[in-house]
Amino acid sequence: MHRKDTDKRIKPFLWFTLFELLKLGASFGGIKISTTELSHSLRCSQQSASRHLKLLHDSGLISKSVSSEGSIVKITEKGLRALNEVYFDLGKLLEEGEAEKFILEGEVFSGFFEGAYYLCQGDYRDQILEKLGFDPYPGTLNLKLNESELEKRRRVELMPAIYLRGFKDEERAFGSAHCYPVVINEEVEGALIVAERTTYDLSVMEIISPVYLRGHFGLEDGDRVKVSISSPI
Amino acid sequence: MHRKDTDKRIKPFLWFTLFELLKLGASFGGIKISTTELSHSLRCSQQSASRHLKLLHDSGLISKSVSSEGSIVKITEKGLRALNEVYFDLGKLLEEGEAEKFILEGEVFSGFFEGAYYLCQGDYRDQILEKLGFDPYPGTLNLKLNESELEKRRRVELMPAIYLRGFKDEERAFGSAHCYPVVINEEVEGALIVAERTTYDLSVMEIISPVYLRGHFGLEDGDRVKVSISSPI
DNA sequence: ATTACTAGCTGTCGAGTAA
DNA sequence: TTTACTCGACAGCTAGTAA
Repeated sequence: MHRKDTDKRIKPFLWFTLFELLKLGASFGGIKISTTELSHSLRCSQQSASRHLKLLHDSGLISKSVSSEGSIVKITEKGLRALNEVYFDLGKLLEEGEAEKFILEGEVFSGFFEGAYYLCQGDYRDQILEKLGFDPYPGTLNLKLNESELEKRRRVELMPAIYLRGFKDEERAFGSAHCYPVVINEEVEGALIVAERTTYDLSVMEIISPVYLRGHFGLEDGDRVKVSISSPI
Repeated sequence: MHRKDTDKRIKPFLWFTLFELLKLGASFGGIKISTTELSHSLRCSQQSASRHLKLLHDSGLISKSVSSEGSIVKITEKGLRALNEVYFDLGKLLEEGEAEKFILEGEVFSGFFEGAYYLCQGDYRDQILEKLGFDPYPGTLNLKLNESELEKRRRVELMPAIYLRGFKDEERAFGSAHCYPVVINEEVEGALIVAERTTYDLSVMEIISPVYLRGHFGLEDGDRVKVSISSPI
């Protein structure tokens, strides 16, 4: 276990006690609270509340002065920082996830995926019908992503995918692929399909769908298309 | 102990594991992660990571599918609510009146920070170049905040800061400092620099920038200057 | 009334290891 | 490689009680 002394994290149960103190108003001038009252808020024993306060004090996260009629507790600068840090991270992660979810925007360009015909004729077609639930139009819509979308595109690769196994007919063999259900322009269902090559260009996305997307949306090269990706789980 | 079955709270250590999963990107479509990888993020054993995932799953906070090459983990709706609840409460409590975000307005006054010369000559200069990305003009712009701005100023202290370590030359030692990237008068980039003293006057802000700000804006003592503070994250 | 100690219980941890 | 079990060790818990 590689444990650095430099990154001593606050223990979860202490962080939550600190959070509870914040809720009780210990941020500004401090509050007068007995360990019994605190124990009710925390749903624990009076003894645990007392110990938590002591541990928080020892870590410099609160200041306190005790008397026979209760304690006065105030969250210190360091304590507020510990709370704020979590708030910051949560904000980044929750807010972003909420707003843009997994929407990628790309530019239509003329495709070169020579497998389009086979994709929708051969064994692939049956697999797509079975695993994605639609009969694919025999062709893919090709989208080019710009630099700023690539990070999100990379994260898509981490999502669990639906696997399409390869096959071969009498002429040649076709590799396997994986795909992700998507919604195109917030309207038409389809899938992002990624051929299983050893290397491939992440900035290109190939989309299949039961409908002819260029026709349906009247798309021409250079038009921008939104693709919302969801997980099959 | 009066413990109602109705308010089973999520255990702190599980909440933090869920939080870690969020950081790792398990919110949108799920991530593929092994318990060993997760244990490194959590700084705990592989066994604990495995147990945590199981407990989170049993509580309905995540969905997971395991295979012999890792787990696919996705935070559920319920899990996101558990995270969001904390975020919401923290927001209410930490953001008391954050209408104007982090724009502080101060009045120019003649400085007294004798370290200005060293700040931009010694080891500090290299650190600023590296960590803030500009070569500082050798001098600081000093701003005095009025009473009404002080609460906001205090909140700035809670933001994650860039750390500048202290150094010493043959004559004397200079303490460390922390700083925050800012934009001055919505135009020029710079940084708020706060010396690491045991006590200091929060109503005074020292601003550094690649340009001579008094010259650039034609500032004289008493003029008002806007400073927009952002987080380095 | 308080806080907080000691003692003993319970639950979490991690090494070893099976599948 | 994985995940996840058992089990000994100990951290964190509560009850009792002192100050």
